[in-house]
Amino acid sequence: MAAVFCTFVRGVIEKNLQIAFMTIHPDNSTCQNCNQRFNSIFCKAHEDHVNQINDQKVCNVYKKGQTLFNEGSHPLGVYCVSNGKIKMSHLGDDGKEQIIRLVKAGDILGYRALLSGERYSATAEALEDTQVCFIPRDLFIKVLKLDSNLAFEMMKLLSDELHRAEVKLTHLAQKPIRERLAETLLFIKETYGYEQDGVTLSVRLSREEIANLVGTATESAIRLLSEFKKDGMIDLEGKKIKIIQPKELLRTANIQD
Amino acid sequence: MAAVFCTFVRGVIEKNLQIAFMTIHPDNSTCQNCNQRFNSIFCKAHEDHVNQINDQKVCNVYKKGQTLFNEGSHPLGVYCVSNGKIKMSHLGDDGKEQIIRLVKAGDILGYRALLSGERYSATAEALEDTQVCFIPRDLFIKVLKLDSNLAFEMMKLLSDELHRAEVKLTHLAQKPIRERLAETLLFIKETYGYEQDGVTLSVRLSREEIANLVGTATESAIRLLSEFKKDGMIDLEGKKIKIIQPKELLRTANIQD
DNA sequence: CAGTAAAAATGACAAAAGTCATTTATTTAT
DNA sequence: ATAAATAAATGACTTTTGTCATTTTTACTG
Repeated sequence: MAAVFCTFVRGVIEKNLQIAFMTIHPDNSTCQNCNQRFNSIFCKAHEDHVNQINDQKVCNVYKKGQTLFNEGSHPLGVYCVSNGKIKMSHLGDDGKEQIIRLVKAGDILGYRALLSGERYSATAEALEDTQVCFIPRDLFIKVLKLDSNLAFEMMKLLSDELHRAEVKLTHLAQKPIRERLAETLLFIKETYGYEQDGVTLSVRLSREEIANLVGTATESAIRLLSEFKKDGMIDLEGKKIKIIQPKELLRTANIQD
Repeated sequence: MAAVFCTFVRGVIEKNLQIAFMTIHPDNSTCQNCNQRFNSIFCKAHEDHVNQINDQKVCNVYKKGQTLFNEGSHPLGVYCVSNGKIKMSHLGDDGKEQIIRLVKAGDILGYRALLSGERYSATAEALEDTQVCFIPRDLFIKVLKLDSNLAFEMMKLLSDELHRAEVKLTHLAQKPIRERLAETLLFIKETYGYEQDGVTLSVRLSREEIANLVGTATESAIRLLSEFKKDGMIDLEGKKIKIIQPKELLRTANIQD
């Protein structure tokens, strides 16, 4: 039954489920009818493997501010986000947070350290109430070994992440903060999109978090955000950020590629 | 048999081969007796697959300054370095080079774009005369699909690269140039090691290249190198850099982890 | 081996970004 | 609802880093 659902009436089901599962039901959800079923890397996995994952997964809800795992601890599996938003960050040598990734529904996390065979090099913290499924290490590894399509998707995912990191690295080395802030705002938009109004970024980040994403001092981020507002590119209402002139922001970001 | 080699007499074989293959023989070299046989990712590949790669590979020598591939062009396969040194770099939006990786014998390159299914995002240029084997795209993909051990090694490699990139990114965002330069010198040492004298870095990089590795202006790199020399941590003779006080350099790099 | 070109080094200065102190606004908890 | 705590905003100032111009050194070529 689930298979029929999955294969044939995919689009329709997806839409319906997205509405049906808007609220968090950690107990009755299954991978087969997860609202992120066709959105995640497991999309490419064989049905049997998805079923195995479904049998062994453990769902959990993390409240805003709670951490899924901490830098330095041992990975026991991977997490698959069915709902919510997560930031992943390194602690710099002087104790300053550097946000290296924003995680959204459908994404997986915790795989980097697991595949490297190392401890976590980053901390994952929920930016809002978030529902994730935990897939135990051994099962994940086993499925990855058996399912070459999934393994390929994993390699593609890692390659894409690596690309992102390399581009960010280049920009950190070469671009002024003004450009990087504009780019960061657009990146947030790409990742989490807008609220219903079509202009407000649908995530609440503190100024400090924005600074830690850009790679600058909090005060510098605040000052530049104010400038952007004065220039009419964005609007600020507490933690709400509205993108008024995306084109102008893009120009400010000065992205060639 | 290869497995026995790999596991038991590895060290001995490696040393012998390194002497035997010191000079470049692009035509008569095979993967099976390549001096990097037990050093590269293909160490973990099944013997049959190594043989297939050996049959289809194309060896080539690139002179110092020649490029293996350019940012923006299509990947046709991956390269395996049997001898030499290569830099990989992005061109920043304003045309400035950012070196994102130093490649050494035994490393492979060109896999990132190939796995992502994109064009090359970096340019690879030989830092000295370098011998590489080219493995065609389809074969590489095929072997990766068939050989789950190799696929796993690939994922591990990507994960490690991603980790490196994330750490570098954090340091670029948070550490002063002085610390980053010290770190870079130690990184060069880790990657390419010393010459016979045990103190001279065994790669010649221009001041500009060092700056593009650190992520700073050439003049800043020059000035700080001079300071390091004045402080007795390093010695400079043209493009030769000697590491006099590695411990002091490490302290200057201010690395916590 | 000279002569030229390129790279490295240095100085003076400008711009960018960070820090610290203080004020204002916004949350949060009582 | 109000006080306390936290976050945001702003100003003054310092430090870091980059830029441009110039000199010196090194490498290259005929």
